[in-house]
Amino acid sequence: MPFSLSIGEKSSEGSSPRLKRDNRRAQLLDAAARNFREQGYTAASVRDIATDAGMKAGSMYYYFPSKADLLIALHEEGTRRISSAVNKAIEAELKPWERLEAAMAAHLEMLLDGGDYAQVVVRELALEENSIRVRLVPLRDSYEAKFANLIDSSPIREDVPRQYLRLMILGALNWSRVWYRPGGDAPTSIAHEFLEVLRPLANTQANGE
Amino acid sequence: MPFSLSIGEKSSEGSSPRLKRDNRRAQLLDAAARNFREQGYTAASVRDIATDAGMKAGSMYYYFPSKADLLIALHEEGTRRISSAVNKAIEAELKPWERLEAAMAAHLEMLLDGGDYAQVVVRELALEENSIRVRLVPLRDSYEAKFANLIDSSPIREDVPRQYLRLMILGALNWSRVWYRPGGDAPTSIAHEFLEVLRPLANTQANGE
DNA sequence: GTCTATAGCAAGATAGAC
DNA sequence: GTCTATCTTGCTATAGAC
Repeated sequence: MPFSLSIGEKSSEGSSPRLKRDNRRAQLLDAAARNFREQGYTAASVRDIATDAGMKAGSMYYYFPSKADLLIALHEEGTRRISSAVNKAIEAELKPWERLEAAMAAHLEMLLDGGDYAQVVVRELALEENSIRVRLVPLRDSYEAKFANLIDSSPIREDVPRQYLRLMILGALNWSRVWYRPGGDAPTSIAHEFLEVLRPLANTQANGE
Repeated sequence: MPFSLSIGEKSSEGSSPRLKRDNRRAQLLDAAARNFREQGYTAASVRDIATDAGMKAGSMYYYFPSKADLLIALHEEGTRRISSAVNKAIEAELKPWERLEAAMAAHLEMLLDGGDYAQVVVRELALEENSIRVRLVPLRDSYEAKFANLIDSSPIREDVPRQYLRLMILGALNWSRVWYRPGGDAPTSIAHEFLEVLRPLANTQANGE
């Protein structure tokens, strides 16, 4: 694709102004992610965020018009990261049952060990103020819909209600960040055990093994 | 137990000063529960809470020494309510599999339709400041441990990892408040469908039916 | 681009009258 | 017990110098 402008390029100190600006922006997003994860959106302050990014509070407004825009940009980036991690993970697998496990593992890995972005994305949306929430919900919905498709196309017994199986799996995965402690079972191993629990739901005609 | 002082007595308007004090306290807790649920602990203000309880902000401090104490008292009451609802629900059932469904239904009903207290209790603990969290976590842990026992004593196939089944069920239940919308499936029906998903996990030797 | 300085406001909490 | 009044602090955001 000629003439396309990539913004994901590897960073090289002090190159074009375009890249430098993007770097500062990214530093701010990183700092915001860390602060929002630790304290929640409301309790985190733009002062602390700016300081963590190596600038004063006032300078932040050169890159983002408000604290809310910081959160929204962060959600976009976080959703993109989780989504592409899951996509990459299922590319490598062919059998449906194994694709599901790979997706669950990737989702968990992002959630539990994939840095602050993913954790902020998964944190409950109900908390945010309405004007912010309406811009966040579609981002997550589109991701979860894709994940749901994966579950729906797995070889599951006919008598299992698909809709609620979806809700159980996504609920179990997303809730894991409440009880997960680093140093315990690794995300991939958690995903494996979850799938072990669900193994008896497999359609014995074609269980993907 | 003679000479014991019960504080759980039924309230009668304008009776002893002791009961009146408890009523005002309860009104404050109710208001706090509503505000914390709608806006989260940090974003909710003691002014709004006091106003909802029919008093000025300053007066609140006659009943609670700080906003944090309001949250802690609220968690205690909320945990007590969920716990006793689940206890009552399983008393009526004898077979393990049906006891589990009854417990799940009661838990969900409290969570989704049982008022503000339960929702505040389930809202993520990770958000709160550390000094508050250490006082909240034991409350929830003791409840979830009891719930877990119920799962553990259900007739489940031997090859299903108990620990992760517990985590899946509690995760699915607790996450439900993220996607639940009043007017959709009722909590009891959701619990029933969840159990339908898990039905193939039943030990066919004695599945509790 | 980043700074200093500050406007403008809302928060939690306290003091003392009644 | 509840009020009014206020202290103190912290916040988001803006203005303008450099």
